[in-house]
Amino acid sequence: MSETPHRYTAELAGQIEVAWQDRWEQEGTFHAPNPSGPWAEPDKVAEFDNGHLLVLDMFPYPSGAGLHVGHPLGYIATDVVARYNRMLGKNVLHCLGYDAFGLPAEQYAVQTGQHPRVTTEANIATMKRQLRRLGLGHDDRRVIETIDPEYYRWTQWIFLQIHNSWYDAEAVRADGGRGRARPISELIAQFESGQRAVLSEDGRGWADLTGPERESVLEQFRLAYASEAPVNWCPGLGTVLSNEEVTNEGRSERGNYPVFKAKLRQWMMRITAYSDRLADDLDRVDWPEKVKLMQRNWIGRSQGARVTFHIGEHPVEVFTTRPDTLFGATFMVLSPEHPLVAGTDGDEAGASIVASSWPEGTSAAWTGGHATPTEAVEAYRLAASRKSDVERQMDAKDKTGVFTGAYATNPVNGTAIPVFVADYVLMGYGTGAIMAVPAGDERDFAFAQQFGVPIIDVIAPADQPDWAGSVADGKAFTGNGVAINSSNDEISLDGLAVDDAKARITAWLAERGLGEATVNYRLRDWLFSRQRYWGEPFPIVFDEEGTSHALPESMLPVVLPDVPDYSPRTFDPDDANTAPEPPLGRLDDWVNVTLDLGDGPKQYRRETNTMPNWAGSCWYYLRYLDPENREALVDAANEQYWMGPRPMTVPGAPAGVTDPGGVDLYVGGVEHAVLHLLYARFWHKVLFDLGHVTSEEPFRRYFAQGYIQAFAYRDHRGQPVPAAEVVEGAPDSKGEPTFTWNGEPVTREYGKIGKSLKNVVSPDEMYEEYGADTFRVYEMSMGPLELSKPWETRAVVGAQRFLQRLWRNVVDEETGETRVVDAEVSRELSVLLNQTIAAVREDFATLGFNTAIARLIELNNAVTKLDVVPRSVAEPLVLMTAPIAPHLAEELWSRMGHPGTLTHEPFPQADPALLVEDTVTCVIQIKGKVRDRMEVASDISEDDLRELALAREKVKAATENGVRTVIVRAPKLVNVVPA
RNA sequence: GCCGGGAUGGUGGAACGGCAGACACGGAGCACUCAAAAUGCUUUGCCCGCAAGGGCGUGCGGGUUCAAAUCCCGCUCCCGGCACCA
Repeated sequence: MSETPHRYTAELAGQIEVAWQDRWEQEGTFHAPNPSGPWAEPDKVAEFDNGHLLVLDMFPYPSGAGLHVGHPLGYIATDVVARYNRMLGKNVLHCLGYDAFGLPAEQYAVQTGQHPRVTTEANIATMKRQLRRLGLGHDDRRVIETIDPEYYRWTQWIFLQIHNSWYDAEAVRADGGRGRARPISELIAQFESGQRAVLSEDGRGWADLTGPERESVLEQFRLAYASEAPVNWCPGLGTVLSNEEVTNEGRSERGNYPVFKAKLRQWMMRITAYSDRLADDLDRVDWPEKVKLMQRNWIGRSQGARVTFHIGEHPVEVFTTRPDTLFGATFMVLSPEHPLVAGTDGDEAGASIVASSWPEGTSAAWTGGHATPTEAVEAYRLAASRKSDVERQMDAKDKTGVFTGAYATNPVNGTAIPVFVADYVLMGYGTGAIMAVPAGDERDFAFAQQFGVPIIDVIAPADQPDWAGSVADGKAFTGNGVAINSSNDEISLDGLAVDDAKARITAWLAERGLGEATVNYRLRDWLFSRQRYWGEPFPIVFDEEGTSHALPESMLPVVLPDVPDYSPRTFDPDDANTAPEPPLGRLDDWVNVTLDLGDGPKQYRRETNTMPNWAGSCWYYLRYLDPENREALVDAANEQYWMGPRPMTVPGAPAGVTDPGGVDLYVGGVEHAVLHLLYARFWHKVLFDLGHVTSEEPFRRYFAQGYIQAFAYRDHRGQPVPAAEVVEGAPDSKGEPTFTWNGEPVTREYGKIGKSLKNVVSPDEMYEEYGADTFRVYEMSMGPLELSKPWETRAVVGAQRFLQRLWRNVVDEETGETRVVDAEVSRELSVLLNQTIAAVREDFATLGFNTAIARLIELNNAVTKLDVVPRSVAEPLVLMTAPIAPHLAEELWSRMGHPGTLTHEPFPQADPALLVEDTVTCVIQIKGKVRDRMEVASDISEDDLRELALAREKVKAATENGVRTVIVRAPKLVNVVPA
């Protein structure tokens, strides 16, 4: 029999942990009361005297592989924050649900025939078990799953809201800004009353349009609309991909199949209507600057002008950010996909500007060796379409292109400038056509040099009077300077600075109808259709004429039916001439329905595409607030309570910026910095505009956590070997560590935790070997939350030793008796305790868990050295440890005589009188180098300290030639500078 | 290429412009033990020295300052994001 039967071992930890988890569940310890709705408990809400807090993690996908030790990092961090804030007297809502639609389950279904729901639910069960064992203080009533029809009913409802609204850029918002979503019925009313004219081609008014014609007018306004858009069609997967799902190589991220551009009718989200607000409101949220910057870059707002050039009869619009350089435009470039050159191969031939023969004297370099411009452009377009994006990038330095044989007229000076087709101009940005100013743009400069096009300097550096010009320089001048060579009979920009020149020329162009100031965005509308099975069905049907109709709310949810085969029809990966056929399309009984949509029963066909994964994860945080509500996606009072704007300032924001509301703390990986966070912001703003929520932003504060990575090892063939079985050997001759597996030398690398690298460590192993509390302490002590850091199983023991010492300070290992007594505490220990309280509070508030744990360890180590353990130190120590190691803390708290949970015990407060020691060590520097130390009273005056320091032997010896100056920072430092 | 972030012992990491390396892992030694594990104690940046003590030290090179890991300038390397964005 062991001499220490009551030692805090992994086994004992496990018993304690499971017991407390059961008790928390039974008592509903972490249930957060709602002020309103189905769970209204206003009396309980009123009990919290220090406000409330909403803390969330990013929505997890329940992967089939279960969790590894990297996953819980953020969950533990938010749990610590949540538990800490409960002890501050706040009503804290912390919970977690499952983003359960998704491709892995569908692909598994394709392979095995297993219904994705079965796989997904099994995965959720595993993940729930693993998370429960971690002891997270989640409100377990609020676990939602996106695949639950009662959940996706509201996903579909939001889609209807978006579909049934339009963006009125002129409407005044509550905050005084302009532009908001409005119900489409208000637009229809405007058309009906004639307040807004219909822009029909034949001049007919709204009253004269047929139903389908009206719908096609409305589609141009709806925020969710069907569009015949160029999409990324991947025959190998049988589905259409969003731009983000296509690699730089022009292949599918999943499966690495070729991706082709095809035109398809797809549901789109008009996120571009919100470009300005999405960009501007970044000032109002407390997010990492780098994430704000990523979103700003993604939105890509740039101020500039649209200028109309003419190529013969054809007007061509170009977008430029530098209208001030218009006089330097010596050629024009159209993208290979531009409609004015796209016509050469068929249907739109009439629109082409490509000349039928080369003009007199065309340089051979411009023709690409072809007999006619038509041939040359056709060949170039074909070559460009075959180039992958990566090939285009590799060639980025060598500009390619061909002359179209056509000339455009520069509107400022009437000069005829040659028009080229070149793939460095992209159809997807601006207008797909540029005016090329080689003197002021590096790409245009490279092209001009290569093709021998004239280069005219129009901006000269203001601070270099003897500037020889861009050609002499060998590079374009892109800096700020002064306009030169820029005048015609009516206007001169010469001598103006860039900004003034821009304003002057833009005004001139506008007066003559040649152009106007405009803002361009990189952001494009969001492709929302997927040709997949495992997603939310659209609440949309098509009538016999093919016109789409939104279903009324009363028909929700549109339940996802079972299908015999889960895969979309796939094709020869290289066959571009194919079209998607989603799995739902095979269910004739489901697809063809008779419905009464207000004008009697009629035959309709259902939309067979499904929504993308983003749909369910765009709004889930709202459903957490009121998951049982059948009447609304969230009760208005609940939303306002948890997420509504508050009278507070936004950290780091410009003066006058107001809090937009939102989740108080949102933690998750930075890989979702752009898409998820942008899409969710967009949906939230639509819901705000339509009056469904009071918050203007979904996430008021976002924290980007780092990742836990791990070492992986490969044998001589490059095959990964199980990392857990690798043995570290003696360092080699260079001092680098060596590693072996089964006696064979292996090489080490550092990377993601995953099956493929055979370096997975699961939390289950940690519970088994150390217990959940130790695992929690280790993860939180590894380093700052925002940093990525390597997992090291052998270091976990440090966290275990800390908890064992804490246990031993409270519980006798041999008898199991409590060791804590009511004893006097030395002033020294009191000071340490109070300093620790102050430091831990500050660290918890700033998510500095690693330093908080270091402080707790120091205090605990000090207690370890005592013969008796005073209650007045042990209790606050246990309470402070509780957010990080909650089970151990609860157990010790109860053994110290407290029957209830410590969840809502007040967090210890520091006594300001006990924050300073009686004496401190003063450092004495001579010329900035530490040469001596002395103990002094902590309230010593500067003069006394100076005198004491100057009297020291070492100081006297160093200042034989006199003292130049003495810097005193009482009580900790004196710096003596000898003459 | 552009934008952003970083570089501190053998390792993860601490450090309002004021004692560099808190805390932890690992290493070394000691105690307890028949032994091992566990635990406790001591020690652990590098160099010289028996020691007292001294010198060097926060990626590299400069600067500001009484004082720089921290602020400024110029590099190197690493990580993240974007990428021919007009």
